[in-house]
Parts: sequence; C-alpha cells; structure tokens
Amino acid sequence: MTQIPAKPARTAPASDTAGLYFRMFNEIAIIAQLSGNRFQRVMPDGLSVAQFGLLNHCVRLGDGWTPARLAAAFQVTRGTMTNTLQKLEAKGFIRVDPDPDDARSKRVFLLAAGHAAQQAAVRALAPELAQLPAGFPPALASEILPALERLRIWLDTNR
Amino acid sequence: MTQIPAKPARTAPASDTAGLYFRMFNEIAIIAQLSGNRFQRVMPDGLSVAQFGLLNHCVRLGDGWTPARLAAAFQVTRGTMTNTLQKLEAKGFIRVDPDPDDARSKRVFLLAAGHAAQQAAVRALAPELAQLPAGFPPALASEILPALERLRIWLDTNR
DNA sequence: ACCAAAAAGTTTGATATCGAACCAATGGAG
DNA sequence: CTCCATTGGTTCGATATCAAACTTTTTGGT
Repeated sequence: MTQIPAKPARTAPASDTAGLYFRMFNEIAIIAQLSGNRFQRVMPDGLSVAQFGLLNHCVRLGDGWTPARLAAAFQVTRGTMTNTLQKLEAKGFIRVDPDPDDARSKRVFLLAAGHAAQQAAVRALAPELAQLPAGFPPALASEILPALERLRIWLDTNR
Repeated sequence: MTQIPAKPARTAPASDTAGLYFRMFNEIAIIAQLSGNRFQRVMPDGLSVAQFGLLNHCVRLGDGWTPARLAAAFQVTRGTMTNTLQKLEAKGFIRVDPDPDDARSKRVFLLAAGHAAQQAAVRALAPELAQLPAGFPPALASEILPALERLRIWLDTNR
C-alpha cells in the first residue's frame, strides 16, 4: 500500500440514491467554499461575505428589518446575526434602533456609508464574475437555479 | 411581524448576468450551510463533516494518500488538512506515517476503527437522506450534478 | 387578570477555517 | 556540485459560525 491508491476502490453503484445526493451536497459544499474564499479576497472595507450579504439585502429589498428576520433570511443563528450587525454598526455602515412597537426587537437601517460600501463591493466583485461566463455559461446557471431554490427551500422548511 | 420593508425595493433587472450568478452562488452558499449543519448534528463519534469526508474518501478510493493531495482533493489549505488529520489520528481512526520515498511527505492510512466510524456515520446519515426524495427528487439531483461538477472544476482550475 | 410559553436579542465557549510566515527536503539549472 | 526556487507540512493569529444558556418582553390560555 505504498503506491497512491492502495486499496481496491469500493465505489458505490452509480444508481445509488444516497450516493447521488451525497455527491451533490459534496459538490455544493466545495463550490460554496471556493466561491466564498474568492469573494472574500476581493472584498473592500474589510467586509466579510456575510456582512456584504447583509448590506446587499438592504439595498435590494429595503431596510428596517429586524435582526431575527435577517437571521432567518440568511439561515444563520441569531447569535451570528448579532455579531454581523455589531461589526457593520462599528464600521458605520448601518444603524440599529430599538423597535418602537416591540421592546424585544430592533430595526436595522442602512446608512449612506453602508450603501457606498455595498456599491464598492459590487464593483470589486464584477471582475471576478466577468471571468465566469467563459467556463460556465449563464444559461447553465439559469438552468440549475430553480432546482437549487427548491432544494434550499426544502432544507429550510424541513429542519 | 409588523409592516416589513420600509424602503422602495430597488431590484436589479432579472436578465442581469452578474445578478444571475450572484443568486446562484447565494443559493449554493445557503444550501451548503444548511446541509452541513444538518449532517454535523447527526454525526457520531464527535466527527466533523470534514473528518467524515476524509474517512469516506479513504474508504471509497483507498488510503495511502499524502496530506497535500488530500488538501487539494477537498479544496482546503494544507494547514486545515493538518488540523483534520491530527483530530482523526487522536481519535485512533487513521495513522499518519512518514513517506519512505520523500522525507517531506507523509502518508495517511485508514485504521479499522476509522472504517467502523465511517460506516456508523453513513448509517446515521441515511435517515436524513431518506427524507429528501419527497421534496427533492433524485432525478433533479442527477440533472444538476453535471453542471455543479463543471462549476466546481472551473473554480478549482481558475484560481 | 394572571401565569406559562414563546420570541428577540445577547453572551459564552468551542470549533473549523483561512492566510501568512516558517522550516525542512527536493530537484533542476548553471 | 552548488544554489535557489519549489514543494510538503506545521504553526500562529484572526474570524465566522454554531449550540446552548440566559434576560427581557410579549402573547395566549384559562
């Protein structure tokens, strides 16, 4: 067993359903890891991908959301969202106010600096995304997107 | 939840290529997060998903691999692989020997306890995967798998 | 009207991961 | 034969995340 693959490969039958799902999740995990690292490296203003995601959410869908809703939208724990919001508030990109209608809650508002940071991040991201169509055509992306959405929604609702 | 979005939604045009890729990566990131957490929760023997992945790799493809090759296969840094291997060795699931042919290298071998742990993990995972076909048919998985592979390979080669 | 259960947010301790710096061994160019 | 660039592995400091425990506030059932 000194040479590289030493053991007889015990490959599961290609028709094995569990194995199929397994490979799918494995590919997805690796893609998430690689793309996340890539995005992270070009982010300006010391933004993490999660922080950018939040700014982006506010730009696209408006602000005034509660931390709990944001945590649900991004599928992270409330503790994680607390951390993300604290970082963004420290950078002066958002403001977090108490909710006048519910003393348990807070509301998140995008500041002008936050909007600018989101735009800067989008600009920084563009060159990365521009390389992609050569190897992975947009048509493929739109082809698999509905299935991905369906899978995400199922995982979300069936916890 | 009281009235939610306070600002007018500034949605990007649906035909925007960058936006399309962006949504795809976003879905993939959330799926990876949700499925990873789910897998993690049912793992026996205090195995992390990464540790299970390594045991699995050895079971399916044989052992005797070098840490550097494993790091490349899983798309993690060598430092991360060092950590994973140390944890598995501490649990008595693998053995890491010096490579007789190259004093810089090491070789990773699966021990009997490691093989047993992999089998236990597969058994623990089965019920999770068994729920899936109801909401996400295997046909969809095999439909998107080639595209995912292509994307992963592109991200891998074009660093 | 009360009290228990649920919900929102925070804190804490642990873990996986990254990038960068580092050392040791290899191997090719001159 | 000798350098020096490359490769393999480890260590270090930082960060994002999770689960669980906790506090405060709201809500709903009796």
